[in-house]
Amino acid sequence: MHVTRETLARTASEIFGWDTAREGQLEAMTAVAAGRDVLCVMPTGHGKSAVYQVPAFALPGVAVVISPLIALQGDQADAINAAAGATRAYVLNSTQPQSAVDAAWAAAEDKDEDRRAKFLFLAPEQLAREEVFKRLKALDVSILVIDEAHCVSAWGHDFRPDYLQLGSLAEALDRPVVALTATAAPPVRTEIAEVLRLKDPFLIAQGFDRPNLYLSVQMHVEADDKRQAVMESVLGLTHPGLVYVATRRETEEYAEDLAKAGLRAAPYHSGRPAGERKEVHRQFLNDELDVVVATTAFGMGIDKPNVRYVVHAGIPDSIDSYYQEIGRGGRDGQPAAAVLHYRPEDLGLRRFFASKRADDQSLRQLLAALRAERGTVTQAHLSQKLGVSSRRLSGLLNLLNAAGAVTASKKGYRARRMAPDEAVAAAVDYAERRESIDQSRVDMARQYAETSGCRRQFLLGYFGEDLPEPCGNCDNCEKAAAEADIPVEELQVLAAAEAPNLPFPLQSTVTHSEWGPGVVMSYEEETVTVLFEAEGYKTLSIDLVLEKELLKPRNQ
DNA sequence: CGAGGCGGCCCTATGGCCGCCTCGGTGCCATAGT
Repeated sequence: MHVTRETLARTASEIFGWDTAREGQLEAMTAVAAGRDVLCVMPTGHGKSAVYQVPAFALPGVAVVISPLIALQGDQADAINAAAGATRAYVLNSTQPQSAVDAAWAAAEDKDEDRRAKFLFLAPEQLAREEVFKRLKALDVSILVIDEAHCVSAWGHDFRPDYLQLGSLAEALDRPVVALTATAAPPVRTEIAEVLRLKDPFLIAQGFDRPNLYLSVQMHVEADDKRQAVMESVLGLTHPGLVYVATRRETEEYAEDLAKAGLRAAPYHSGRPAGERKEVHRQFLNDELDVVVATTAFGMGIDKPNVRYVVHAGIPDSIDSYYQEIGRGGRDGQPAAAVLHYRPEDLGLRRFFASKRADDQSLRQLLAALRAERGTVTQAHLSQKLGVSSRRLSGLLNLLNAAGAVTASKKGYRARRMAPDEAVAAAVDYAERRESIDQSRVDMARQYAETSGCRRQFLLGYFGEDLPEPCGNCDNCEKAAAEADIPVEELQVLAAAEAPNLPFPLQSTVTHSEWGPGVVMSYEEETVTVLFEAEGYKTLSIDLVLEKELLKPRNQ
């Protein structure tokens, strides 16, 4: 069936009341409707969901939407049903009573096109269940949508391994795949496309710059001084706002201190009971709170326009996370502040989380146990037999899988013919590569905190966008203007006059004799940062690179 | 990697300090027990 741009525009207006599609949005929708795989990187509030929802309404069949959080699935389905004025979207998850599950399937399998479900929301863990997949495969599926697709790279490798199964499941389902995310640097985009096995995807990436966010960093030596400075920044800003901290304990401590100082403050982390989390969420959206102090658990699916600040009491694990978190400020386009309180010691926790150490011995043990079994075994069985927690076990299994030493199927795992030494070495190697990439991401966050250049240029450069002149809306631009004794507006003129001669263009591919191919990400005063495929981010001295000819342009 | 809790130590007793140990983030799902 052929769906024209006009049909899409009409569907957008009839069902959602959208009269004008943003630049690029209609192109992406047209690609989806034409059955092409699509990767869409767009900030929240930019009409990202329209990219799949409008074509899904226009196409026959059910759109299967993979969404990471059960709470989010419910909200998304409710929003569609409200817009359509009828129940066309259903969710499928473990918290539902059997009757609701039956109703969702009945709607999806309904023969009457007008009553049939248009959307089915589920988590990757559901899709990976054999009976669920079989039943979906028998349906008339229009498109497979992977929402919040950065979870593939952020969570797939250890935390929620079923994210890594999506590629083979998508292939087995054999329908067009639409992957959507708000934040993904170029290497993350590549990884998403690879893991999901997208075929020649149509890429749309736009709307990265958020000029109304004022960016600043405050450096601290003592823990107590930092704590006091965080309190002062929050108390000095216009509410409502968000404070991100590293641990659950800190959410409670800061929330209590802020409440004592007279603010309506609440802590938020995944250890709080579901009902309380929901209530904090609701109060924040309704302006009944001045500030929420949260771990990374808070944020996905929150679209509140008037958040006036996002203060970080500690450095995040990557620029990807940082940009996503500060991106929750100033969605209404009005000024908002992004303040990072940085203490080098805080990197310790991030490095700890990034460490993936896989010890030789447990890998060997697991492999031996697998080989002792005839045929396929489930993870639960292995976990019991070896006395290893399932969390740790799935990490090890993933490593062996990546090393090609085991095959994973919906029924479980089985060992492949491969010398154990070779298998373990390959798994350890894989773990080390992942770790060095994750550690290098932490290092890029550190560089952001420590840069003396324009912070926005640094951030946008990380996402592959070139901001030719300093932004004039960050602490470093203000400092530079003050030192040169000129108004901030004149910085750009100054920068243009002093533009350095860059030896390799931004985003160009280069080769290093030891580290192999990489992409030029950014320049600082005397250094260049390159993202190497196998090693992650590396920062080199420009002088040394030129003198020793460390980097060679590729394809020449 | 770093913070914080805990026990032991000093020996007049108290509280302060040392060293050791543990813990730290994100969420599906299944299963057991009320």
